[in-house]
Amino acid sequence: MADATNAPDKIYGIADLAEQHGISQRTIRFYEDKGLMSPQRVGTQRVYTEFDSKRLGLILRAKAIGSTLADIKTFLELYGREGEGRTRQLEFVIEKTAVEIAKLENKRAQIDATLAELRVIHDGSKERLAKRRS
Amino acid sequence: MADATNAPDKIYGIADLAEQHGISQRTIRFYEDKGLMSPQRVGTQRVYTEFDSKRLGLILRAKAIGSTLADIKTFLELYGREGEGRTRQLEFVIEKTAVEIAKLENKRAQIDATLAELRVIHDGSKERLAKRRS
DNA sequence: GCACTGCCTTACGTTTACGTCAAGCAGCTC
DNA sequence: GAGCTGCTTGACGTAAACGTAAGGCAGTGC
Repeated sequence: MADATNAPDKIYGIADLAEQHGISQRTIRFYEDKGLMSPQRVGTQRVYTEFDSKRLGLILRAKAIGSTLADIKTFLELYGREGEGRTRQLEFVIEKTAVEIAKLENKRAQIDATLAELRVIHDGSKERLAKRRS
Repeated sequence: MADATNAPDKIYGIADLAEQHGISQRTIRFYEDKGLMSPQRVGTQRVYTEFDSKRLGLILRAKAIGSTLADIKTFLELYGREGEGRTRQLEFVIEKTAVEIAKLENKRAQIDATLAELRVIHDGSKERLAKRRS
Protein backbone atom coordinates (compact mmCIF):
# COMPACT_ATOMS: atom_id res chain seq x y z
CA MET A 1 0.00 0.00 0.00
CA ALA A 2 2.83 2.36 0.80
CA ASP A 3 3.91 3.69 -2.53
CA ALA A 4 6.99 5.70 -3.35
CA THR A 5 5.30 9.05 -2.77
CA ASN A 6 4.25 8.04 0.69
CA ALA A 7 4.36 11.37 2.51
CA PRO A 8 7.32 11.03 4.87
CA ASP A 9 5.72 13.19 7.55
CA LYS A 10 5.59 16.80 6.55
CA ILE A 11 7.83 18.99 8.59
CA TYR A 12 7.34 22.58 9.66
CA GLY A 13 9.36 25.40 11.09
CA ILE A 14 7.99 27.55 13.83
CA ALA A 15 6.95 30.24 11.35
CA ASP A 16 4.93 27.72 9.33
CA LEU A 17 3.19 26.45 12.40
CA ALA A 18 2.41 29.93 13.61
CA GLU A 19 0.86 30.88 10.31
CA GLN A 20 -1.07 27.63 10.00
CA HIS A 21 -2.78 28.22 13.29
CA GLY A 22 -2.95 31.97 13.18
CA ILE A 23 -0.93 32.54 16.34
CA SER A 24 2.42 34.11 17.12
CA GLN A 25 5.75 32.31 17.37
CA ARG A 26 6.03 33.67 20.83
CA THR A 27 2.85 31.84 21.78
CA ILE A 28 4.23 28.57 20.48
CA ARG A 29 7.45 28.98 22.44
CA PHE A 30 5.43 29.90 25.48
CA TYR A 31 3.44 26.68 25.24
CA GLU A 32 6.70 24.80 25.01
CA ASP A 33 7.96 26.52 28.17
CA LYS A 34 4.79 25.37 29.87
CA GLY A 35 5.43 21.80 28.79
CA LEU A 36 2.54 21.56 26.34
CA MET A 37 4.74 20.87 23.37
CA SER A 38 8.21 19.37 22.90
CA PRO A 39 9.27 19.50 19.28
CA GLN A 40 12.44 17.93 17.99
CA ARG A 41 15.43 20.10 17.33
CA VAL A 42 17.88 20.39 14.48
CA GLY A 43 20.72 22.12 16.19
CA THR A 44 18.88 24.72 18.19
CA GLN A 45 15.98 25.13 15.79
CA ARG A 46 12.56 23.72 16.48
CA VAL A 47 11.13 21.26 14.00
CA TYR A 48 7.47 20.25 14.04
CA THR A 49 5.71 17.23 12.60
CA GLU A 50 2.09 16.77 11.64
CA PHE A 51 1.57 15.23 15.06
CA ASP A 52 2.83 18.37 16.74
CA SER A 53 0.53 20.46 14.60
CA LYS A 54 -2.48 18.42 15.58
CA ARG A 55 -1.50 18.66 19.19
CA LEU A 56 -1.31 22.42 18.88
CA GLY A 57 -4.75 22.39 17.32
CA LEU A 58 -6.05 20.53 20.33
CA ILE A 59 -4.49 23.08 22.65
CA LEU A 60 -6.06 25.99 20.83
CA ARG A 61 -9.44 24.37 20.75
CA ALA A 62 -9.30 23.61 24.43
CA LYS A 63 -8.31 27.20 25.09
CA ALA A 64 -11.17 28.48 22.98
CA ILE A 65 -13.65 26.66 25.15
CA GLY A 66 -12.25 28.16 28.31
CA SER A 67 -9.64 25.74 29.64
CA THR A 68 -6.50 27.11 31.25
CA LEU A 69 -3.11 26.02 29.97
CA ALA A 70 -2.55 24.12 33.18
CA ASP A 71 -5.76 22.14 32.66
CA ILE A 72 -4.83 21.50 29.09
CA LYS A 73 -1.51 20.10 30.16
CA THR A 74 -3.01 17.44 32.37
CA PHE A 75 -5.57 16.75 29.70
CA LEU A 76 -2.83 16.17 27.14
CA GLU A 77 -1.04 13.87 29.50
CA LEU A 78 -4.17 11.74 29.67
CA TYR A 79 -4.49 11.92 25.95
CA GLY A 80 -0.95 10.69 25.46
CA ARG A 81 -1.38 7.96 28.01
CA GLU A 82 -4.50 6.63 26.40
CA GLY A 83 -3.31 3.36 24.88
CA GLU A 84 -0.75 2.53 27.48
CA GLY A 85 -1.11 1.52 30.92
CA ARG A 86 -1.49 -0.61 33.92
CA THR A 87 -4.94 -1.10 35.34
CA ARG A 88 -4.56 1.74 37.79
CA GLN A 89 -3.66 4.11 34.99
CA LEU A 90 -6.67 3.06 32.99
CA GLU A 91 -8.94 3.68 35.91
CA PHE A 92 -7.35 7.07 36.37
CA VAL A 93 -7.95 8.01 32.77
CA ILE A 94 -11.54 6.81 32.90
CA GLU A 95 -12.27 8.87 35.95
CA LYS A 96 -10.58 12.04 34.74
CA THR A 97 -12.19 11.94 31.33
CA ALA A 98 -15.56 11.42 32.99
CA VAL A 99 -15.03 14.55 35.03
CA GLU A 100 -14.00 16.54 31.98
CA ILE A 101 -16.96 15.26 30.02
CA ALA A 102 -19.31 16.34 32.77
CA LYS A 103 -17.76 19.79 32.87
CA LEU A 104 -18.07 20.24 29.16
CA GLU A 105 -21.65 19.05 29.09
CA ASN A 106 -22.41 21.58 31.74
CA LYS A 107 -20.74 24.31 29.76
CA ARG A 108 -22.70 23.28 26.73
CA ALA A 109 -25.91 23.64 28.64
CA GLN A 110 -24.92 27.14 29.75
CA ILE A 111 -24.22 28.07 26.18
CA ASP A 112 -27.57 26.75 25.09
CA ALA A 113 -29.32 28.79 27.75
CA THR A 114 -27.48 31.92 26.75
CA LEU A 115 -28.18 31.24 23.10
CA ALA A 116 -31.86 30.97 23.85
CA GLU A 117 -31.88 34.34 25.56
CA LEU A 118 -29.93 35.96 22.79
CA ARG A 119 -32.37 34.63 20.25
CA VAL A 120 -35.27 36.09 22.16
CA ILE A 121 -33.64 39.49 21.99
CA HIS A 122 -32.61 39.07 18.40
CA ASP A 123 -35.95 37.86 17.11
CA GLY A 124 -37.88 40.29 19.27
CA SER A 125 -35.92 43.21 17.92
CA LYS A 126 -36.44 42.01 14.39
CA GLU A 127 -40.19 41.80 14.84
CA ARG A 128 -40.33 45.21 16.37
CA LEU A 129 -38.36 46.59 13.49
CA ALA A 130 -40.64 44.91 10.97
CA LYS A 131 -43.78 46.34 12.56
CA ARG A 132 -42.26 49.76 12.56
CA ARG A 133 -41.75 49.53 8.82
CA SER A 134 -45.16 48.16 7.94
CA MET B 1 -54.48 40.62 41.69
CA ALA B 2 -51.93 42.30 43.92
CA ASP B 3 -52.82 41.17 47.42
CA ALA B 4 -51.50 42.51 50.66
CA THR B 5 -48.64 40.02 50.87
CA ASN B 6 -47.43 41.01 47.44
CA ALA B 7 -43.69 40.53 47.78
CA PRO B 8 -42.29 44.06 47.75
CA ASP B 9 -39.12 43.06 45.94
CA LYS B 10 -36.79 41.11 48.16
CA ILE B 11 -33.71 43.02 49.07
CA TYR B 12 -30.21 41.77 49.70
CA GLY B 13 -26.99 43.02 51.18
CA ILE B 14 -23.69 42.33 49.55
CA ALA B 15 -23.02 39.39 51.84
CA ASP B 16 -26.32 37.76 50.86
CA LEU B 17 -25.62 38.20 47.20
CA ALA B 18 -22.11 36.82 47.53
CA GLU B 19 -23.36 33.73 49.29
CA GLN B 20 -26.25 33.21 46.89
CA HIS B 21 -23.91 33.09 43.94
CA GLY B 22 -20.93 31.54 45.63
CA ILE B 23 -18.55 34.37 44.95
CA SER B 24 -16.68 36.88 47.10
CA GLN B 25 -17.87 40.34 48.04
CA ARG B 26 -14.72 41.66 46.51
CA THR B 27 -15.78 40.19 43.16
CA ILE B 28 -19.14 41.92 43.36
CA ARG B 29 -17.54 45.25 44.12
CA PHE B 30 -15.08 44.66 41.32
CA TYR B 31 -17.89 44.13 38.83
CA GLU B 32 -19.42 47.36 40.02
CA ASP B 33 -16.14 49.18 39.41
CA LYS B 34 -16.19 47.80 35.91
CA GLY B 35 -19.67 49.14 35.37
CA LEU B 36 -21.43 45.77 35.23
CA MET B 37 -23.65 46.47 38.21
CA SER B 38 -24.98 49.63 39.84
CA PRO B 39 -26.98 48.82 42.95
CA GLN B 40 -28.83 51.40 44.95
CA ARG B 41 -27.30 52.73 48.11
CA VAL B 42 -28.63 53.33 51.56
CA GLY B 43 -26.10 55.77 52.84
CA THR B 44 -22.90 54.17 51.64
CA GLN B 45 -24.13 50.58 51.76
CA ARG B 46 -25.03 48.67 48.66
CA VAL B 47 -28.55 47.30 48.38
CA TYR B 48 -29.49 44.72 45.79
CA THR B 49 -32.85 43.75 44.35
CA GLU B 50 -33.96 40.55 42.67
CA PHE B 51 -33.23 42.22 39.37
CA ASP B 52 -29.64 42.83 40.39
CA SER B 53 -29.30 39.24 41.47
CA LYS B 54 -30.50 37.97 38.11
CA ARG B 55 -28.15 40.31 36.37
CA LEU B 56 -25.28 38.96 38.41
CA GLY B 57 -26.36 35.46 37.45
CA LEU B 58 -26.15 36.45 33.80
CA ILE B 59 -22.68 37.82 34.33
CA LEU B 60 -21.44 34.66 35.96
CA ARG B 61 -22.92 32.47 33.29
CA ALA B 62 -21.38 34.55 30.57
CA LYS B 63 -18.05 34.32 32.35
CA ALA B 64 -18.36 30.57 32.68
CA ILE B 65 -18.65 30.22 28.94
CA GLY B 66 -15.54 32.24 28.33
CA SER B 67 -16.62 35.84 27.84
CA THR B 68 -14.46 38.62 29.18
CA LEU B 69 -15.95 41.19 31.52
CA ALA B 70 -15.62 43.83 28.81
CA ASP B 71 -17.65 41.70 26.41
CA ILE B 72 -20.20 41.07 29.08
CA LYS B 73 -20.58 44.75 29.64
CA THR B 74 -21.49 45.51 26.07
CA PHE B 75 -23.74 42.48 26.08
CA LEU B 76 -25.59 43.76 29.12
CA GLU B 77 -26.01 47.14 27.53
CA LEU B 78 -27.73 45.46 24.63
CA TYR B 79 -29.81 43.44 26.99
CA GLY B 80 -30.96 46.52 28.83
CA ARG B 81 -31.66 48.36 25.62
CA GLU B 82 -33.81 45.56 24.26
CA GLY B 83 -37.29 47.02 24.41
CA GLU B 84 -36.37 50.61 23.87
CA GLY B 85 -35.16 52.30 20.91
CA ARG B 86 -35.08 54.16 17.75
CA THR B 87 -34.72 52.24 14.54
CA ARG B 88 -30.96 52.62 14.45
CA GLN B 89 -30.68 51.17 17.92
CA LEU B 90 -32.82 48.22 16.99
CA GLU B 91 -30.64 47.52 14.00
CA PHE B 92 -27.60 47.76 16.20
CA VAL B 93 -29.01 45.25 18.65
CA ILE B 94 -30.00 42.87 15.88
CA GLU B 95 -26.53 42.93 14.41
CA LYS B 96 -24.66 42.55 17.66
CA THR B 97 -26.78 39.71 18.90
CA ALA B 98 -26.32 37.96 15.58
CA VAL B 99 -22.56 38.17 16.01
CA GLU B 100 -22.74 36.86 19.55
CA ILE B 101 -25.01 34.04 18.48
CA ALA B 102 -22.58 33.03 15.78
CA LYS B 103 -19.69 33.05 18.24
CA LEU B 104 -21.54 30.92 20.71
CA GLU B 105 -22.64 28.45 18.08
CA ASN B 106 -19.04 28.13 17.05
CA LYS B 107 -17.98 27.55 20.61
CA ARG B 108 -20.67 24.95 20.96
CA ALA B 109 -19.32 23.11 17.97
CA GLN B 110 -15.83 23.14 19.47
CA ILE B 111 -17.17 21.68 22.67
CA ASP B 112 -18.96 18.97 20.77
CA ALA B 113 -15.80 18.05 18.93
CA THR B 114 -13.83 17.91 22.15
CA LEU B 115 -16.56 15.89 23.80
CA ALA B 116 -16.44 13.38 21.00
CA GLU B 117 -12.71 12.92 21.43
CA LEU B 118 -13.00 12.61 25.16
CA ARG B 119 -15.65 9.95 24.78
CA VAL B 120 -13.41 7.96 22.48
CA ILE B 121 -10.74 7.95 25.14
CA HIS B 122 -13.19 7.27 27.92
CA ASP B 123 -15.03 4.42 26.24
CA GLY B 124 -11.86 2.96 24.78
CA SER B 125 -10.25 2.84 28.19
CA LYS B 126 -13.31 1.24 29.67
CA GLU B 127 -13.33 -1.49 27.06
CA ARG B 128 -9.68 -2.17 27.54
CA LEU B 129 -10.22 -2.42 31.25
CA ALA B 130 -13.14 -4.81 30.78
CA LYS B 131 -11.14 -7.13 28.53
CA ARG B 132 -8.34 -7.17 31.03
CA ARG B 133 -10.73 -8.43 33.66
CA SER B 134 -12.44 -11.08 31.56
C1' DG C 1 -18.28 53.96 76.53
C1' DC C 2 -16.14 50.19 74.60
C1' DA C 3 -15.79 46.17 71.99
C1' DC C 4 -17.57 43.66 68.13
C1' DT C 5 -19.40 43.24 63.38
C1' DG C 6 -20.28 44.50 58.93
C1' DC C 7 -19.58 47.33 55.31
C1' DC C 8 -16.86 50.96 53.05
C1' DT C 9 -12.76 52.69 50.14
C1' DT C 10 -7.87 52.74 48.77
C1' DA C 11 -4.11 50.44 47.28
C1' DC C 12 -0.73 47.21 46.45
C1' DG C 13 0.03 42.05 45.30
C1' DT C 14 -0.76 37.92 42.24
C1' DT C 15 -1.66 34.74 38.48
C1' DT C 16 -2.36 33.79 33.59
C1' DA C 17 -1.13 34.35 28.96
C1' DC C 18 1.13 36.24 26.36
C1' DG C 19 3.71 41.01 23.83
C1' DT C 20 7.89 43.31 23.17
C1' DC C 21 12.45 44.48 22.97
C1' DA C 22 17.47 43.10 23.22
C1' DA C 23 21.39 40.67 21.92
C1' DG C 24 23.40 36.75 19.72
C1' DC C 25 24.38 32.90 16.40
C1' DA C 26 23.71 30.58 11.59
C1' DG C 27 23.25 30.54 6.84
C1' DC C 28 22.69 32.85 2.29
C1' DT C 29 23.95 36.17 -1.11
C1' DC C 30 26.07 39.58 -3.74
C1' DG D 1 32.93 40.15 4.35
C1' DA D 2 29.04 42.88 5.12
C1' DG D 3 24.42 42.82 5.33
C1' DC D 4 20.04 40.61 5.50
C1' DT D 5 16.91 37.10 7.22
C1' DG D 6 15.33 33.78 10.45
C1' DC D 7 15.83 31.54 14.43
C1' DT D 8 17.38 31.38 19.33
C1' DT D 9 17.21 32.60 24.50
C1' DG D 10 16.51 35.79 28.24
C1' DA D 11 14.25 39.54 30.52
C1' DC D 12 11.04 42.92 31.29
C1' DG D 13 6.22 44.80 30.38
C1' DT D 14 1.12 44.36 30.40
C1' DA D 15 -3.96 43.46 30.64
C1' DA D 16 -7.54 40.93 33.03
C1' DA D 17 -9.63 39.39 37.18
C1' DC D 18 -9.54 39.27 41.16
C1' DG D 19 -7.01 38.47 46.44
C1' DT D 20 -5.47 40.58 50.40
C1' DA D 21 -4.44 43.69 53.79
C1' DA D 22 -5.08 48.36 55.92
C1' DG D 23 -7.62 51.83 57.91
C1' DG D 24 -12.12 54.07 58.74
C1' DC D 25 -17.16 54.80 59.71
C1' DA D 26 -21.81 53.08 61.59
C1' DG D 27 -24.86 50.50 64.15
C1' DT D 28 -25.59 46.96 68.05
C1' DG D 29 -24.90 44.64 72.55
C1' DC D 30 -24.01 44.97 77.20
